[in-house]
Amino acid sequence: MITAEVCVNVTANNIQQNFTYLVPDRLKFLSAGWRVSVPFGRFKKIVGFVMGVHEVEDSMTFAFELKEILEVVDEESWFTPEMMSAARWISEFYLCPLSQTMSLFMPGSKGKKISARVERIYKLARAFDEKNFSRKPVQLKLLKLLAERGELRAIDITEQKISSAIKPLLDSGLIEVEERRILRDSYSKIKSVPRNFELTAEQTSAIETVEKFLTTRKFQGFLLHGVTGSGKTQVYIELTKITRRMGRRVIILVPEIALTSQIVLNFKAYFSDVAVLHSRLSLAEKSDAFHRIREGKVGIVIGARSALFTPIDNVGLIVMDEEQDHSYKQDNAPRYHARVVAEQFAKFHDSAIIFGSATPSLETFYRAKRGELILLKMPHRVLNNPLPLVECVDMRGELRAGNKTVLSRDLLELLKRTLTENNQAIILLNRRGWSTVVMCRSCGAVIGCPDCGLPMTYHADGRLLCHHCEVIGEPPDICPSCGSRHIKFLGTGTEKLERALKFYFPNAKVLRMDKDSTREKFGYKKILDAFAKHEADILFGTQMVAKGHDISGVTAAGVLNADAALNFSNFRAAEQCFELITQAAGRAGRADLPGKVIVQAYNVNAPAIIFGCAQDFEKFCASELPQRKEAFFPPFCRLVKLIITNTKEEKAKTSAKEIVKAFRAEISNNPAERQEIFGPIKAAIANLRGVFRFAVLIKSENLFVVRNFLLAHELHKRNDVSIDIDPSTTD
DNA sequence: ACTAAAGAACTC
DNA sequence: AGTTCTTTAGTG
Repeated sequence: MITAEVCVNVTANNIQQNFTYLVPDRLKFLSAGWRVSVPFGRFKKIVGFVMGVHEVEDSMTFAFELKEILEVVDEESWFTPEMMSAARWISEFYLCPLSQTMSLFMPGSKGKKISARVERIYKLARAFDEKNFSRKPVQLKLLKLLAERGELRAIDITEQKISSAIKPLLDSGLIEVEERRILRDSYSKIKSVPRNFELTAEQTSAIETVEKFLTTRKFQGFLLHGVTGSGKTQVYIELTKITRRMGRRVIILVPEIALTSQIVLNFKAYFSDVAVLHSRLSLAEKSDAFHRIREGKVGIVIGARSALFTPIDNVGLIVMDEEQDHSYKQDNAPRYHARVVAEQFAKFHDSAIIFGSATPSLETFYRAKRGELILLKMPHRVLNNPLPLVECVDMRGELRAGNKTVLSRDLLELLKRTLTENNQAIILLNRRGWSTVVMCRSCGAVIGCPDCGLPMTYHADGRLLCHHCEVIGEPPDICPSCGSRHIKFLGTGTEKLERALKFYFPNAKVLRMDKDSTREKFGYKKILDAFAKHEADILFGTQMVAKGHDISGVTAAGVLNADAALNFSNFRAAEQCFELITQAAGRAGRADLPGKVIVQAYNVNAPAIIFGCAQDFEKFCASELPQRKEAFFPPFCRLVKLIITNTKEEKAKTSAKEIVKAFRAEISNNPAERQEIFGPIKAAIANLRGVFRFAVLIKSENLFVVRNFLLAHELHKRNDVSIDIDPSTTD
């Protein structure tokens, strides 16, 4: 008889083993990689993944009763061996159930069968004699059309109003029909042509360095550190050409969905076999992209982090653009970091991986400094374009001078000048909504989200919104804790900035770009296209205005509240602040027009602000790295965050304390490496829908020691503990 | 002695 | 996750 090892698709940490099922005769073609439905416990049926099949003696007995596999989900094996070994690796590294990581490789992840849409294509089966159809003009018309075009889709025939001819011609065997799968691709309409340019010496040198390693077909990592406007995308394109010429495939990763359009546009000028993948595609589009990749019709996959999880094989190059971006970290289970996973994939495929950025993460930069990655530098812009002039305005000084508005006098002046010269400006304010805080003036209480407790944001449409869990509420008339009527709306979001801009520049056209104004699928692109066509003078909004686009008319940029991040107790605050300024500055003055940037801040002496305005990444690192070392934070340690949950606050806290105690006992046995454990503290989201949450943070020089501890105590099997390796926040 | 509730164990 | 089996707490 044949048995199968099945990974059941049930999301629970305590199920971390495969289950053995009997393969019925009618399914004896099954092999590893198939998706099947199986009976499980009391359920009628659930989806499972065949991890392996075995031929065993009929006399073989088991300690449990074998159940039979019920049916297959797809017509073919879903998971390639590469997908399965990658899923295994992620599951082992991040200590999460295999079913979760296998699910990463499925569009929709529910294991639901996706009906492939097909269309009927008609073709001539053999030559015909016109004479025979003198009395059948409709049939003749169809035959002539087929002779002319080679083949016709059913819709084309209907359009010509000659569909009545199909049946008789099919019956007489003169034409034949074929069912072809319709591939849906909302990016198929994007067409572009190569621009005329010459590669700079820096670009050429970067390309040559990588090419040397590409031809060895061995794993190698690179950090491409190029200032904004240095032409990193063209480097990716040239290296993609080389890789494709070698007959190998390429994966291009961008941090968020909004950035795919721009890079797809750039790539489509050179390549036609591009597939786009990200989570906002419809299920049908995703499954069609999978289909094209599986068939080998795709040489280049572009997309957000989910673009890693396709049936692609023979990969020669992986590019991760804006590698420092936090969107690469998945915040819910499986909590993988695409940077780590992509590098592992590159090792599996013996391929090169390039991390690109103008402001690399300190982790990656430090690795390059130590020689783990090859550093490629492009410190100059293409065409000798100068970097913009960045000036910092002390907002405390503005207050003292009596300016209580959002915009400093310098920025107002710059905007005025930009508009009279008929140029464009970009303003960045990293908070959406109207007021960022709703507070009671009498008792100081801040209105928090009923689900997670984080402060809620007031929006211009009159709603109170939690930006974390999207809970909608109404602003109270009286304070819920003291009953006072002194409710104040404080802090500035993009909506309030919109009013200020319209007040100061009533004749200018302004465009707001944030999560609220880009809700629809291509909303982001619409706004950017309109701005690129100079249908608006000022583009303002959250971080997304500062990313990945290249608009030639922009000569001015402003960053409001540049140091806001510094006020949070986040060890990456300085890095994020520096990044924000650099990204904004990168948008100004790209073509022949020099750019000017105004950075508004309160804490103007912070190194992140000073070096950010000087656009000096190396100096910023020289100032920040020693501080990280002193405080024992990455890149000098690895972090592991545990969140312990329980409906009873005391219980959550005690079990968290037990874990801390157990770990302390462990490290006293192993003093060779530096390990520290902190907490438990109340998590940033202290209570989520009635469940209390406590955070424990482990810092370690050796991740494997921590992993062994977690495994030995079976914390990965506990449903009340979530493990986050390399978390993006510490609480 | 009994029941309700909370906890642990199990699912091939 | 969802179900069942086991242990514990609560009660007159």
